[in-house]
Amino acid sequence: MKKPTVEVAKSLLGSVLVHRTPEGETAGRIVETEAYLFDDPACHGFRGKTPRNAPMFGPPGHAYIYFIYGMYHCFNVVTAPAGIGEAVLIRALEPLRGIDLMQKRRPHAKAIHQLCNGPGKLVLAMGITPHLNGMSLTKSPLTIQKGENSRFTIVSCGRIGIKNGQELPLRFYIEGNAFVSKK
DNA sequence: AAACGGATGGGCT
DNA sequence: GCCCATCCGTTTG
Repeated sequence: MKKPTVEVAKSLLGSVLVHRTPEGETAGRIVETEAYLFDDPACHGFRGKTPRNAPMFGPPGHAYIYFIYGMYHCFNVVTAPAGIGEAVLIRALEPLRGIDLMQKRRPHAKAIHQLCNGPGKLVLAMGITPHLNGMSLTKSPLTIQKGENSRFTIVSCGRIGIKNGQELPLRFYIEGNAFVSKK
């Protein structure tokens, strides 16, 4: 049995995240992801299901959004079959549409490439809020669409900002892309 | 260029 | 009480 979550993390690169809100539409190309696996000490689901991580144990293709460091949220795509707590964290986007709106939501960003180059940043720029937690990514205002065919090389390395499982090569990004959070 | 610390609050041992 | 899948401004070398 393979690890489909790792495959999903890679295949999400190049796809487009779209959010339609009353304020307008924003969209960005996914350029950086991280996989979190059920047998992985860094994964929120590692110690079993709790009220907070419950969406991770739900059906794939849904959102898992969690609150972190007292002020930010991170957005994940649930990947594994229901009952297995795995997900892919979206870490960076290349802004495509609604850049004006993104700039309005992120007044601190001084340049386009600072808008979505981090998990907390893209959540703010895209207007993603916790009410989307647990919702389907095909039936909610937040969706993921196929990107245009483009060739790129995927780099894999250790994940960012975690203590346990740092050495596991579960972070993936598009080689040479200027919108990645960190080299 | 890198290192550091403050902001800020929910979750869980 | 301590830990956090972060961000940003400031300090340091």
